[in-house]
Amino acid sequence: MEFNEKQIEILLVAEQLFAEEGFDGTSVREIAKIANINVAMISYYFGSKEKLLEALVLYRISGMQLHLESLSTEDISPIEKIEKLISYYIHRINSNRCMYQILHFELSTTKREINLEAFTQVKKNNLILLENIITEGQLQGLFQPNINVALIPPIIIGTITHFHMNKHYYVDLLHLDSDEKYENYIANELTKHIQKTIKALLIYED
Amino acid sequence: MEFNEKQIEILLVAEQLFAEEGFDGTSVREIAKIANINVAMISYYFGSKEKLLEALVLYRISGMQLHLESLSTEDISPIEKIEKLISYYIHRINSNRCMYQILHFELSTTKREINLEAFTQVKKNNLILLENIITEGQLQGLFQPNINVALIPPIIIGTITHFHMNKHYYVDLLHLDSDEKYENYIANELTKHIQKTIKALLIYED
DNA sequence: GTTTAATTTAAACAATTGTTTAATTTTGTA
DNA sequence: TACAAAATTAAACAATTGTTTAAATTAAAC
Repeated sequence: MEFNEKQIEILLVAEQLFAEEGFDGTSVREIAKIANINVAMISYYFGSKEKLLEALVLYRISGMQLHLESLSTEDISPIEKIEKLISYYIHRINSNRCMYQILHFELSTTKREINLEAFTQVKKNNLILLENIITEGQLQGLFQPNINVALIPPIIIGTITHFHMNKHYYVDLLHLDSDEKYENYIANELTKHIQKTIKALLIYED
Repeated sequence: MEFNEKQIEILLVAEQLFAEEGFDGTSVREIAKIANINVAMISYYFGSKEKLLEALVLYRISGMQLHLESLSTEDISPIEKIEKLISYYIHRINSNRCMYQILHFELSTTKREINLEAFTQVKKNNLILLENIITEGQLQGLFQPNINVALIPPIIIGTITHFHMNKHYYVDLLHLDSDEKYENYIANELTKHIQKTIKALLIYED
């Protein structure tokens, strides 16, 4: 599926609004106004508001796949691979912040039934990547054998998204009184914290 | 603020619907129908739909405070205290699942400005409880000194909520083909996983 | 038992919703 | 230039939204 410039402009405006005010909290007229187009254009290009959402998800989902095929063959230790994977993972979540926000709501609402099969596939692929690295570490005797790999991504994604969702609270608590400080905190402290946590879990003897 | 039986009935119906379909995705007529009352009763009792949400948050927020004052004085090791705290924490999140769902959206939407000061206060109190236990463990030389305590609740809450949000995915991935299995998995495997993770983080030498 | 207040109701209100229509303008092609 | 297709528009559509009204019913107080 390919979109022209005008369609992409609509998708980007819709993405921000859906993330900020929710799908049901956003009107097509609001989207049209900000995107500087006529309301009818949304139906004209996408068919309906709901199909616009579907198109948006499809448009973004491919960008959520981790492109780390090279990582498997790199000549670094499994620990370094885990560190690289996590920082890349976090960066990927951050740059898809709006879409994650939208998906989190859509995943748990019973209102709509948009097809999220592609999203599931991305998650499964990313999980295999993680499994491979951990198995490698286990074979080298670096990681513990009894690791529930499926529960590691929830730690990473969950922590990041929870941090974002409670931005106001953490900005206050950690004195991150500018957007720059907030972004830096995620890129440094929070990333290190998660890396350290996962490493600890992999190495820690129960 | 106290509510009569009828008001509480409305609050409970609203809570479930707000969680399932979002605030904007739920109409007052839908609430009224399920709660078996006339639409006008919502305005009559709460003033407006938005004030109903505020009342609901207020009604639930007190139940989110951890009641673990006794934990500090109990004669068990800091490690056991952490384990107890986490399982209690998870149980608390689980029994307030709907409210967490609602809050997560309300915290990040720019649409409404409902007062969440009480929620912030609960989180701060819970954080102090955690800090005390960790300090105790550090004094006993059980825990590492360089722990970013503020980033531990995000791991716990984030992991649980992410698991809930992606219920479909994990039900499929982990073959949790009944509600009972799902609940048991959270109460056992997931809880142990999070306990293990936090313990590892506290003990792990960087 | 009468009066007052609280509760409950159906109907009406205006505003907003997503979508469609039919006319107009712009663009691309021969 | 002439024609056809695509893009864009304003207006209209019916449905739904949250809220209010004013009347009717119930409960409580004296």
